[in-house]
Amino acid sequence: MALGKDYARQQCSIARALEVIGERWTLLVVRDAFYGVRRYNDFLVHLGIPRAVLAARLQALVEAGVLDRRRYRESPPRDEYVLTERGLALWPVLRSLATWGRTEVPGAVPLRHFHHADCGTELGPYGECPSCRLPVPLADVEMRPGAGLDPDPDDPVSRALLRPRRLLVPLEA
Amino acid sequence: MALGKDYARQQCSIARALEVIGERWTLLVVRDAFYGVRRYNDFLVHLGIPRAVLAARLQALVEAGVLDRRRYRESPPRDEYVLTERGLALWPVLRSLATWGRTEVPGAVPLRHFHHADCGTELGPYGECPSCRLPVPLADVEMRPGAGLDPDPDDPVSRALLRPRRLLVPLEA
DNA sequence: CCTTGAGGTTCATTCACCGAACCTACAGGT
DNA sequence: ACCTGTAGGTTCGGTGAATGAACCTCAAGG
Repeated sequence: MALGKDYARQQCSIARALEVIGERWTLLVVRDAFYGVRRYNDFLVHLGIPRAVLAARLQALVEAGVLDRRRYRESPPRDEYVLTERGLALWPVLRSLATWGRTEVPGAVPLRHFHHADCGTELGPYGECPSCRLPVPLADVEMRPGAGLDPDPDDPVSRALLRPRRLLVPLEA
Repeated sequence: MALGKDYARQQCSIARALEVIGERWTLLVVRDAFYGVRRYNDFLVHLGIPRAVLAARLQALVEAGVLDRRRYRESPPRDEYVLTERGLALWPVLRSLATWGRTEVPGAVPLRHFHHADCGTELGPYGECPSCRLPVPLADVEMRPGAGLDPDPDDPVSRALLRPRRLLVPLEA
């Protein structure tokens, strides 16, 4: 959201949350992390975000404890960014935002659907499985492309995300 | 969030939602609307937002169909801003953000609690009433102040919001 | 030795946010 | 008739963040 991020006067949990994830691009970075994006360059091409902004956002998210930065290769040193427990707890926020964007923004075509991988049922309004009647753990959520998605995107990350995949599974796997 | 709001390249319901409510201050305006704030001046003193920004946000939210502007007095003409159906549908977003801000942002003290007005039970993680086992309609949600709230704030709007109140009930009522 | 790719940093420009001041219209008091 | 206060804005100059392009480093591959 938005920025210059001091909502200091606000006595409000929502304002506290927005200080961490309210800046422009931040929630889209987190969304990509749920989709399995982990590397700087993959975020870069998929989001079309300026490099400097991406570096700033990743650093801020690591400092806030939402992402964990970890070395996956020495020489040359390469790091990946993975959601922490605190980051995973943002799933309800993203899910409810996606629901609102799909149902309440005029002219929106369904772009991605979320299903219970075990039984294939599309998730209900609270992220539960309506047929199993249980909340679905994140690792059992499968993302499936919807009708509105560009079938032949330019960048390889978008192409990888065209196939049904479980959340959190790294892209290169 | 933050903005300059064109996430045009993003094929994503979340990005669509953020184009509407992702700018800085926007979600706090919507939050206040849920608390019963309806008038320009009440938003102004409660949020501490620059006047020009408030005017721009209110206008954008009206154009997006989130708020409805309606005349409540002629001469001098005075308008109030009320949530539409589309705006009310943002409640899950705000609730999940508040939950995350309270439980995952370090050092946060509970500031406001949400209860089922009929039975007094605090709402569960999905906005349901754990004892009645039913989703609670918005009009039956009661906001109660928590321990971390300043007991003697400066502005009259914050003072009015110190008392337990149902959501959506206008401040002056 | 040259090229490529990953992961950044630096820089100038643009744009949004900020706070303060100003404007209009009406109501009430003297 | 005049002053004051309130509601709801608009306008303005200054600041700081976002943007896109260019540049840098290290290592691997040919």
